[in-house]
Amino acid sequence: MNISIAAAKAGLTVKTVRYYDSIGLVSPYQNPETGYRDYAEADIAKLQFVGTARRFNFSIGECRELLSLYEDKNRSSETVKALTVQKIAEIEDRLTELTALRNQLAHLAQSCQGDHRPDCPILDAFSARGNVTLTS
Amino acid sequence: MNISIAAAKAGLTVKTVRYYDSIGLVSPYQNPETGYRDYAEADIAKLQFVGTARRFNFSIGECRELLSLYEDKNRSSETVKALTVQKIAEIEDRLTELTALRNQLAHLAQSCQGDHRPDCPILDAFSARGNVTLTS
DNA sequence: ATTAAACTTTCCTGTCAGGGGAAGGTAAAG
DNA sequence: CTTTACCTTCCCCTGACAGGAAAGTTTAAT
Repeated sequence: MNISIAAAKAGLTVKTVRYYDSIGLVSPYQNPETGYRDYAEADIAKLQFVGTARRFNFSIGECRELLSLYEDKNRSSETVKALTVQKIAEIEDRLTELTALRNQLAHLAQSCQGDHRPDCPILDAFSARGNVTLTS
Repeated sequence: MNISIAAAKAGLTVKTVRYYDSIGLVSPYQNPETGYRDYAEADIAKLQFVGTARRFNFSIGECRELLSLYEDKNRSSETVKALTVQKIAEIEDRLTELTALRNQLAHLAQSCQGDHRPDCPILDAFSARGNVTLTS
């Protein structure tokens, strides 16, 4: 199966699929005469697996790890779960951070008139020194 | 003031400060004999301003825009507010996305025993074709 | 059978926001 | 005077691809 079909089936772009081959993540058979990649069904499954893991915010390195676990019929589930739990913690940290960020920005936006006057509490807040004169 | 002191005062790394000069964001006086950058107080204020805006998830391009507004004494606050409101919307989109992500991962982790057996619902979900979506 | 379109390949550059480190110049302290 | 601690520019590296050029291959239409 040609790369564009494989990419479409996996819900990825051709560029991405080719990239995954280039880094040795999902490497299909490649016709030595034409150079064309030929994706088998097992390759499609791997691409979909990686695509899903990527959508779950797993990095390429983590995808590589998950993929090797996925392919290892004798693996235990504890490694996978540990990776997942750690990823959940990372996401929650990011959630906390982003929530604080949004609240502070919302507060600033609320206190800003948004009119034609030069007075702007947002810029004031960004400037740690308040009314410093900037003559560059 | 030398770059390391300026960076420390602004809470940035030397590399970052030098980078901001290289892209013309905050460019201090540079001694033509020694090549040493000499940061004035006004430059420090700009660096702090940019540092804060970056922490508020504004891109370098947006920082550049905000900085010009910050330096423009005749600017109106509406542009700044519009930029901020847009940034808030972006952050909220990201929050929604990440929350859905965490919930799905948490659900998977909960259904995984995490023991030595090869059965793992997380990998099963990743390899399931077409039934894993990230709709918020 | 020829040609044109549609696909494919590799290779190179660019993104964003810097980090790491080498080679070499400068300044301050002992 | 020498050592040490700065500073400079330069180039490559990151993650995870995207864009595009040049060239080869396959397919469809004429």
